[in-house]
Amino acid sequence: MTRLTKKNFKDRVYEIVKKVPKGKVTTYGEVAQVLGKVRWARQVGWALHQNKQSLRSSSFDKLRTAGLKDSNVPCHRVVDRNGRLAPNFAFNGAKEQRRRLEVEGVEFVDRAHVDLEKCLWQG
DNA sequence: GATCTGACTATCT
DNA sequence: AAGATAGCCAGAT
Repeated sequence: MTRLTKKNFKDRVYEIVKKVPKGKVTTYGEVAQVLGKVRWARQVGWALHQNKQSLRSSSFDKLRTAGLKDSNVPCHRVVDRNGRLAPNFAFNGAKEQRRRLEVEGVEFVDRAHVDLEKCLWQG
């Protein structure tokens, strides 16, 4: 088992998030727990923030046209402990994140919270 | 190295 | 239910 380091931290986060199936969501805390770092929720969020920036590059379109839609991390499937969406999801806003989740079949208990009871992914 | 910031969380109002 | 507060810990300045 490789020791968790700052250097591989982001990659580990991305690996885990990629395992979240369509129609399910996970939380920052859950990911942190899988990494063995229960209190790293904020760092998980930080890692996903970095990922967002990489998606800005033109390589995103190339990967997409190549049929590699999943080559990017489905960060819209990561919500906070209350099922609340990130206040500033990527550069499309929380509205876009919610739309993507609804398309995938994730249920919402109200306007701003996903149904964690039904849709929280538990590995 | 001190201080501030934040895609977090638990707890208290 | 929603806002404030206090811990949390890596990065940025």
